[in-house]
Amino acid sequence: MAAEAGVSQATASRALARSPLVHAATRERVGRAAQRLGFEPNRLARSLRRGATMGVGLVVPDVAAAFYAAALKASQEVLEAAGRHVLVMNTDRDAGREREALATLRAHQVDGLILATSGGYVEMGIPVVFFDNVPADGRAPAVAVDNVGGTEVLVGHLARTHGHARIAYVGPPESLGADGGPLGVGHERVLGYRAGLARAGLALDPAYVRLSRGDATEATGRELARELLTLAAPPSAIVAGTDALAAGVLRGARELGRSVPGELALVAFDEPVYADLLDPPITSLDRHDAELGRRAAELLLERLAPGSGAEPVSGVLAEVIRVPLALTPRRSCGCPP
Amino acid sequence: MAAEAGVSQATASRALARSPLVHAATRERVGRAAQRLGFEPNRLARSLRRGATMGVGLVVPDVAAAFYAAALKASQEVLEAAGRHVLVMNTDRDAGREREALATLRAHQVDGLILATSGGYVEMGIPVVFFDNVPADGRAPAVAVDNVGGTEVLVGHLARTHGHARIAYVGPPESLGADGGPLGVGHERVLGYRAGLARAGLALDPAYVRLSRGDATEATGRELARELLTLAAPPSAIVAGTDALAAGVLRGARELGRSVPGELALVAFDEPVYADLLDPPITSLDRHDAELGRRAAELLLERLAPGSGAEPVSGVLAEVIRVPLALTPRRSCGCPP
DNA sequence: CTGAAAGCGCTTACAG
DNA sequence: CTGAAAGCGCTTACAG
Repeated sequence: MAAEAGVSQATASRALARSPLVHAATRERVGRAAQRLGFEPNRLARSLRRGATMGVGLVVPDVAAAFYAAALKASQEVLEAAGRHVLVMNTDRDAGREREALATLRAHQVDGLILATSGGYVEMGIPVVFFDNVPADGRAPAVAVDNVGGTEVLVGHLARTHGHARIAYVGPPESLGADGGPLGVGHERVLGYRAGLARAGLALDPAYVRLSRGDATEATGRELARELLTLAAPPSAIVAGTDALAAGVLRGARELGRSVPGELALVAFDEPVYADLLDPPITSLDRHDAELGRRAAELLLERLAPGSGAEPVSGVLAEVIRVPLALTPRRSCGCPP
Repeated sequence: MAAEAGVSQATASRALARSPLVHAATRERVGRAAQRLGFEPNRLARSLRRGATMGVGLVVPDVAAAFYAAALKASQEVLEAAGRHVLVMNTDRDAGREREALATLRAHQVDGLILATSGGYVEMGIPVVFFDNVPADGRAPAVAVDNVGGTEVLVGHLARTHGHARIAYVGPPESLGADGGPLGVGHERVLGYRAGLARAGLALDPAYVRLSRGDATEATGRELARELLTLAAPPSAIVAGTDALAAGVLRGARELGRSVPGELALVAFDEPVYADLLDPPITSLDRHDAELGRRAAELLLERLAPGSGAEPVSGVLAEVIRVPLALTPRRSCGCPP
């Protein structure tokens, strides 16, 4: 390529990098030569030389889940606009696989990390932004929805607007692994449920709290709903901690012939896909998948910017962004169409 | 690291690569040293030296769409099991952005490509597998669902099982760009619609064929449904070419007060999320997102295997895998619950 | 079985 | 403004 333009490799490199050091005419000539040959500098070589790849690792439990897919897309857009590329890794919600994913990412020399951890995070010496879950030790910045406040709103709506007193909760597992790491959404949503009950002056019945052991899938939601609905004193309303769980609860209720919202009111934390077309339409908190992804990317970009001491100052907690969530009432809670 | 183990860099490299050339004891020693230091060979350097990155580019219109997210995940699993990593690129269904994505991928020296093209594909001299769309010239292998057969089944079900004679079609755009490239799913599904009508002995009414201009979104489906339903002689049934379109059609019908399936039967090509929980449950072809992704990855792996002449033999068409689709009848077509 | 040396394709002080 | 040279961290003939 340099030969084609009749300059040294060094000059060609500088020309392509739009260095002001090279003569405008030379730059043009190199540009044309590159165009002619379809030349594109080898990023591997560049990265190896520079010691920075411009790559960012994105670690999620499951890219096929609507929430992570949407967040990934938003993150990617922000990152690519900043000239970076993204390496996505799935952990399948397994801490071990997360550790492997991080090792792979390190081997690829990514410059930074955005992760929705499944409990396998290990410090890698590069800037990291947590997303979805907030690390308990406050050592890294994080972006998450307001899990506590959101669940409280859900409980409050059932209690105050619809007068329910027997409100159960079906949610994702409380802890993300026993390593004292981030507690995450499962924990926070239970907290919100309790706070909601307390604020409504309702007592907490332990039998009304059902957390999934493993994955929070539709199958689990169905299972837990059946357990609740066959109790001697079944709940009159259920708060589902995720959209998949809500879908499962709906199936479970149908199988037992309980009409929703007639015999059982149902509200969900995340908005299910086609929430308004479901039978009945599901009352839920609005989704902010893309916003979470975008904000996480922006936060990482800040920390990646030269001169932004990526090392956390000891004693100072990293920034945590909490995205507030609003309720969209639909029919499943008992609200009119 | 080599120093830590007391061997040369060459020996360390060979030991880590499990070369039979190195003494078992040495291999052990190196292994322990690597462990101790948390050493992971730099993939950039390795790739630069070897001339192969083990990277695969995956180009899709939109990772946030359930179909592509699921396919991506399946492809990624297969590829990672084979020691490869994946670089995902979104094109937002724009041929120009697709070309940019391909340039980026080339700069990253990916070894191969899996792409659901938006019309911007340019030959890159590396093995490629098309997915979702089939290239018209048959020069590259491809994995796709049986668009023609599937749509035919949908029309046939409405005509034969339910006796509909006024069956309309709402589908994604017919062409993926005017560059004579792959015609893709939009084209094939219209073909299947026509074939289905012909086989059922029904005439084709051009007014009953509505293709979205740009994106096949819910909004478009709603729009096109309204156009159809306000015709002097509205259809009694609609075949939606995608799940998003079907959701839009359902909304459009509701807004106009037409009950589904009472006044309008509806079937969809792709199964909508929570299809069985919708009001009414939507009759559709089963999804094979993951299977498509998996098969595409396997096909690429074959072509990437050393010794598999990646160059197509001229005159010989590349392998095209067509995944057959089965119908799941639900209520929206008029079938009993 | 092991090591010294070359080289993958870039970028960037350094010298002119 | 331009070029020669070093070096990023590996792998792999080549020589022992």
